[in-house]
Order: sequence, then C-alpha cells, then structure tokens
Amino acid sequence: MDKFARMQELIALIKKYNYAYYTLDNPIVSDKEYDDLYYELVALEKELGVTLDDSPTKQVGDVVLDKFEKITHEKKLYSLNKANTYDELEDWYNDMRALGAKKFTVEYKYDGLRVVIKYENGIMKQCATRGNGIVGEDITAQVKTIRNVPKTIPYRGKVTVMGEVLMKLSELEKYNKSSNEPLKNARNAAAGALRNLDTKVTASRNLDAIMYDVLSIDGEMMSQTDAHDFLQKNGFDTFNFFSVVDSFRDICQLIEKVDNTKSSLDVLIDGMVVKVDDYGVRDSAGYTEKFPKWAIAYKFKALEVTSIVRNIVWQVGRTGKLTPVCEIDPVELAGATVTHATINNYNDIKRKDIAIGSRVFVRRSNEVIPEILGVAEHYENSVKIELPSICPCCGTRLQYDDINLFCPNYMCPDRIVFRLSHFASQNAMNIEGLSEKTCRTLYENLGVTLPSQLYMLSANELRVLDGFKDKKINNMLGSIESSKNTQLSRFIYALGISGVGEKTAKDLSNTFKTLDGIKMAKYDDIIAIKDIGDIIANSIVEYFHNVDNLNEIDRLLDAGVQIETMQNNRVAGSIFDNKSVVLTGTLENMSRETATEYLEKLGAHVVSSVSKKTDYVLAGENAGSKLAKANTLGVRVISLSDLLAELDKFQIKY
DNA sequence: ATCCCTCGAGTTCA
DNA sequence: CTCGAGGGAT
Repeated sequence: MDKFARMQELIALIKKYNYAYYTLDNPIVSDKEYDDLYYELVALEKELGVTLDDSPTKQVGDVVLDKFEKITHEKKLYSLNKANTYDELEDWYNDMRALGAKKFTVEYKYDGLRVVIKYENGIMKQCATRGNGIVGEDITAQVKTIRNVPKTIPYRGKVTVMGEVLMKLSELEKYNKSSNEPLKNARNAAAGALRNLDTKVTASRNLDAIMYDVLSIDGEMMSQTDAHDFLQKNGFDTFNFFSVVDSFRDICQLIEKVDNTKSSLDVLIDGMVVKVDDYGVRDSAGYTEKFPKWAIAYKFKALEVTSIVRNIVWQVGRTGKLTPVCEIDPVELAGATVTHATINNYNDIKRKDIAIGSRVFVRRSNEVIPEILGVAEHYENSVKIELPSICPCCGTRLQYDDINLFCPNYMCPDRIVFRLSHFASQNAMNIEGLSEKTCRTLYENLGVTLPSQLYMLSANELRVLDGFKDKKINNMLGSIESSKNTQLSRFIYALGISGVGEKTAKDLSNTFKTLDGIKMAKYDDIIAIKDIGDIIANSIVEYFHNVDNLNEIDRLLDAGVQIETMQNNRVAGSIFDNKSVVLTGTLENMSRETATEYLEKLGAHVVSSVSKKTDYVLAGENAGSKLAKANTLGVRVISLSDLLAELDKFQIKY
C-alpha cells in the first residue's frame, strides 16, 4: 500500500477508536494496539514530512457529548508524553539533566478518568472532565457523590486541583457479586458511573478520587513536592505513594518494583509518571502542543489485547462437566503466544455475548491463564454460539441445568481418560509420567479404563505403542510401582468421589484412620465431620455402596497398593496452632504442597481463599490478588522466614 | 431464607 | 485464578 494511503487509513482507524474510547467509554481495541497504530502514524508523518489537518496527532482526546454542560478549561489540560522503553525514558532524563533538573518525582499513573476540581474560598465550585483538553464536561453533581473528595478545604484562595476518578478493585468485586450485569473492568465501571446523568447511579458505585496535581493557585509557583503537600494538608486522598529521587537508576528501580507488585494494589495503574520537581527547570523545559516536556509517563507492558474468536471447543472433564474453550487468533500476551482461552460455561458465553468471528478482549489472569473478558466488536459475519445437545466425545445426549452441561455417560472416553489422569496426578497417587496424553494412549490402544489396570501393565504390552522405548517404559513402570506405597488421604482423593477433594479426603482419613473405617462409615458418622454436610455425606455413602467401586478398590489392593497407617504427628503450641493460613505467590525453594505439610504439622488449617477469618497470609514472590485482599482486610501477612523460624523452634527439619 | 466462607473442579503455556 | 455450589452461621 502507498504510504500516503496508509497514513489516511491510520487516521480513520484512530479516530474511530478515539470515539469509542473517549465518547462512548467503550474501547474496542487494547491500549497496546492503539499505541502501535498511533506510533506508526507518527513515524509516517515524520517520514513523509506531512501532517494532515485532521490527524489525531494534532489533537488531544476527542469530541464532547451534548448531554453534559460544556466547560472551557481556564488553562489547556495537557496529556503526558509516553516512554515505552527504559531507553526512551533515559533520553528524556538526560535532556532534563542538561536543563539542570536535580530532583525527580515518581508517582503512579492511575487508569481512571481525569477530573479537575475548582475551589474558591475553601468551597468546591466546579468539577470537570478533561474532554479534549480545552473543553470538558461539568460533572460537579457526580463528583459531589464521591466520599473522599472534600466539599470544603482549609485553603481560602482560588485553586484548581487535578486527579483521577476510579473504582477500587474491591468495590468492583463487591458490585459484580451483587449484579447480574458484571462490569468488564474498573476503568469502564468508573467511566460509566461518572458520566451517568443520574447521580444516584454514580453514588451507588462507590467511586474514589485520587488527586495528584495542583493546576493553578493564585499565580503561585509550586514544585511537585509542594503540590503534593498542599493536597495532603487540604484533605485530599493521594493514595500514599509519592517518591522523590535524584538518579536514573533510582527511577528505574522504583518502576521495576511497582511493576512487580502492582497486582496487589486495590487500584488499576497502567504505568508510572516521572516529573521534574523543580519549577524553574519546568519553566525552561516548556510545552509542546500536546504535553509538558518536563513530565513523562512510563507505560507498563500491556496486559490486555484483542483477538478474533475462531471456534469454541467443548471439553469433557472427568465428572462429565463440559467447559467451553475458545480458539482465538494467536496473540502475544504477557510473554507468551496465546491461542486458547477459557470461558466458564454457556451462561458466560451469553453474558459476555461471545460469538465466533467477533473481536474479544483477552487477558492472562494472574499473568497465567488466558481469559476472555468480553466482546470488543461484532462483525457482519459473526456467528452466535449454539448450546450443544450431544457430547462432542461420545455422542450421548447432554443434560443442561441452566448453568452447566453434563455428559451422563460414565464410559465416555474423555471421562475415562480424565479419571485415569486424576488418579495418577501429583496430589493423588503421584505417578510421574502418566500425563493425560499417556492415559489417552493407554486407553485407546490397550483398553485401559480402570486405575487397577495400570498396575497390570507389562513391558511387552507397552512396547508396541508409538514412542515407547525401553527407557520410557522402565521409567513408567517404575513410577507406577513406587506409587503403590501411599497414604490413606491420597488414595481416597485419587478415587475421585464426587465432592471429595484433598481437604475432605484428609478429614475422612483423620476421622476414620483406615480404609475399612471409611468404607464402613455410616451417614451419621460422616455428617458429624465439620464441613461435610448432607450432599457430600450421601455422595460418599453411595460411592462405597456401589459394587463396581468396591470391586475396583479390592483389585487395587490385590495389585499391591499399600496404604500407610495414619500417624498424627502434629506439634502443639505453635503460633500456627488452630489458625487458618492462606498461601500466595511463589516461595523460595519450597513448593506450596511442602509448605502446606509443614504448616499442618504445626497445627494450621491451610485454606485457599482470604477472608476476615483468615489469621495469616503467607506471601511469596509475585503475590497477587490474595495479598491485596489481605491488605484491605487487615489480615496479618507473613513470609517464608516466619514459617522457617517456627519450624526451627519445634526442631522440625526442612 | 440469606449471606459468607471455603472447597472442588477445571483451565494455559513454556 | 475463577466460578459455582456445599456447608454453616445468623
């Protein structure tokens, strides 16, 4: 394509995206994609030496809606220059140094909506959105509903302050729990609330505002530090993060640290803002058409991208539950190429309005599991996703309980394979090398359908299989053999009784001590166990009344499975005794399973989610939302060294 | 009956 | 990590 034509195409695209983002509050591409297009346009304009009149590089923001009163800002509101790499940041730093800058401030770059608030005589007069930087909208009534924005301040002169309106993640979570119309992300939620003409809606979303700048104050000059002090003294929320540093290294270190821990914050930030503190240097640096030269935003690597849905595949799990997996066009996301993403169930598909051929937002939750957030844009050829009626694996008619789909066929091949691989899994019988794939091979070629058959496999049988050479065969038979010695709780968990996971398996083992004890247990004895109620108790009784199940257990024992007798070797008097502990993040040199074992030895109940009742959160590296939640709830956070110290105290080796 | 907490089960990529 | 559902407190 001719470069000039490409330039026009880029302008049209960016305009469309601007309209969606600024005017409709409904972005249809990720920030990363937008930035890429934007920079391509900037580069083209530089190369051709032409900037068309309607180029978005000339404007800040987009048009204003008619719904709200328009307000012309007293001074133009600038946006921020961006640095995408440390190199770009360093170039800017060196320029500022050359102008004599000594001190730099580093702040969060909040991902919310910018607001400017004017005070006169200590009274809030007017609040406005940024709009296109020259004309914004009057949102005074809406801002008055935000609890942490003071309606009156001690300062008596004329002052305009600037900050960001946002919805805290904990508030978003609360909102989504009580609403069947979940909001995609905190930024959109805040935008929707703030730009709602009905201020009751605004008030109900519990927004917050974090202020970070003083725009004009009776003609006085202020450094960034002065501005920050002023805001704090006058009762504005500044979110308690503000650093002044003097070297490029310090700036980078700070950014690095925040990038690694940002997921534990209760607010969304998409980067860091670095500003020259000294106002004299600010003056000599000056402004471009769009932004001040004395400040720059370092943007974190994008965590959200968009892609096109190609297909939906329904997977059948061991319980028969079907989960939709979405095949998407490959996209780069948080350091990996993503081609599949999960959706929870059919309801999720309906709620998020996902269709084949449509563009969707994709994110890696906890930077790991790809997940579809919602639709960015539908196209003419988008196809709605139908509820399947027969099992994609075995053709059996499916059951639908209005939320989940089930394949009721116990002998459905997928169900058989997943039962085998669950039996072999790490926390169950721990048979190394018996992955889902291997289980499938064994089922398809050797007709293995029951765990007991694993213990009957011979080297000769395995040798005929593709890719099974002597070494692999030996390793596999070896790990099958060594799995024969196991603990009662692992064995019970491996059976895959409906509703019985690791915790319940442990509780059963601790209560009844032996396999026979559990087999013979009466409903009344089982339901007496804490955390086991009617449904799970029935499921357990039913399982051990089924002749097929009892026969399979006998076959396993005949094959040589030995169950270690339970020994209760807990110590008493530890700080963890009878306390509930949640693990999060990566622990140095220790797996979560091992840490759990030690904690249980010390008398702790290790649970999976944080609540008010949690006593300790043991946080490792890169801890995520659980640490954030602990902080909001005021739960005590400890580190691995606290656990190790406690182990030392009781002379437990680790 | 309702709410809150915790468990179970399923998920991706390198 | 996420959702849905089971269990228990109120």
